[in-house]
Amino acid sequence: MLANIRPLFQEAAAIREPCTLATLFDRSPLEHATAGQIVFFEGDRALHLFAIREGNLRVCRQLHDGRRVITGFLTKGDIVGVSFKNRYLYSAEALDDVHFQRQTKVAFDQQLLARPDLRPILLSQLCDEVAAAQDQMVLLSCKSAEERLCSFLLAQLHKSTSLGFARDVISLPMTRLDIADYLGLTIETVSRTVTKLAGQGILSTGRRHEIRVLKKSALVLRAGEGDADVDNELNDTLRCCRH
Amino acid sequence: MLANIRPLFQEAAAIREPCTLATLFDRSPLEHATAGQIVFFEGDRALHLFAIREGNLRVCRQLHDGRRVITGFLTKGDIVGVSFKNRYLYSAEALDDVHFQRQTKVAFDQQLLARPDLRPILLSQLCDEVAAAQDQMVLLSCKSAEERLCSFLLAQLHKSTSLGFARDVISLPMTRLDIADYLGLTIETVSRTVTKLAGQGILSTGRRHEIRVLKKSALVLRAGEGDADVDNELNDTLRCCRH
DNA sequence: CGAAGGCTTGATATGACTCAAGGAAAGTGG
DNA sequence: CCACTTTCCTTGAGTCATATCAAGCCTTCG
Repeated sequence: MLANIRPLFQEAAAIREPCTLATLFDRSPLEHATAGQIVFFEGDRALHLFAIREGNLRVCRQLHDGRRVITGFLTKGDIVGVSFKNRYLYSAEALDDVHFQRQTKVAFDQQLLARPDLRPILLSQLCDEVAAAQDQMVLLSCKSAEERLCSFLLAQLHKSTSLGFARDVISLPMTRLDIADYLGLTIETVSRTVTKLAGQGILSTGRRHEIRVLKKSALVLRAGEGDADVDNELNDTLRCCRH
Repeated sequence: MLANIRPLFQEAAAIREPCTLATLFDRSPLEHATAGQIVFFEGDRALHLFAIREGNLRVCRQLHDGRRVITGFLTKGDIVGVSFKNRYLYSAEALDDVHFQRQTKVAFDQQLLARPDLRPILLSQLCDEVAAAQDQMVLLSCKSAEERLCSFLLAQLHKSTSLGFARDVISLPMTRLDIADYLGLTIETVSRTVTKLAGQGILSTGRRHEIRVLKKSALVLRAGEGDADVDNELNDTLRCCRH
């Protein structure tokens, strides 16, 4: 129905992001959410997928009695809502000013049919999600508060640098409570642990949403995994599987 | 190379499991592992996928210092090793006598190309895996020992009945230590909690690898989720997405 | 029958939680 | 620009759930 403008967009997409699922959202209008706004609720009918263009989201699940778990944080470039259930299993809430595009599942699927080159990317992204979830299970199952925090800060440091922050700056768009709910700790424990690491000269805590790393090696050591993982698990993605 | 016998197997497959990924393994020879044997190690080159035909496996990850996490249990019908990394991120170990078939990733992918009808099944299975991992994150993040155990027992009860056990019998092919490592508890806590629930007339503990449920409703209550989930989240899988 | 592995039970320790209060930022309205 | 309010964060004191340590029992199997 929009066939006449399609080629234009495809061309533009081909230039900007030749190999991302996000390209499939290029024709959708840009929407906006401010801090605290909820993009979709756990339990809502899952009709859309969302591509984040700017800003940060938290992905939450609630236990009936109010306990909350944050299962992940999302940024620019990420896609939310991929699922085969017909209701969302989690809520997505804006941490700050978020710009995103949406698309119906049906349209997404149709576009995907037209772009078989994107299929392995979807699969690989799902696999990454499984891998991340398993890492988090390890963290929650058997790491101490300090190990959890250090693991989190390292992951966040990695994200921050790849988003263009200075190499020793961790951007923390979320609050301490969000961090606590992500790490399975209380806000007090998070705060105390940060303070302790700062006291040991490993971190320096300037403004609220930023932490500077002074001794990355110490952080790695305390994360408790021989965190070389991150470097070793070369993302040979897409090498062997082409569906 | 085995082209001559293919039709035979395909026919058999069509009768037995017309719509499962496991069909793709039908031409592979049946292999066998006994309790404790390891099918593949975390860190090994990930060359194969495995379809379980009989028996049970545990899926483990180790922290460098020996702490162990079990991220899941697998049975008859399940497939292990789907991933886009070129090394396994976890080990798979036999809990009892296991019969399985293997297949190279490459062959699996090729067969999948020939069977586009199986693609959405793969996707849906990955989505289920993500969902299960998130449930586990909720469990590990904020449930008490009792809630964890009750959730686990209910899930296991569900599995057991769908495998043909009596409606009130939970089959537990794993040891208490496995359960502990799965739930992020110690073996002592698992044992104490089972004993307590038995003392309250909710369970009855006969032989080692079997628990009988006397009051399922009490179990649901103590699992701490209004566990209606299992029934509500209708698996409308495959309705809207057909890649 | 003896050994080994798996499970239970008890006593004690401890890491993280809870409760409580105060301080620092950020936003609001005059 | 400054008081005011609110939200977020930090710090301290005390408690509790679960871990740890230790011992004994029950099964299974050779």
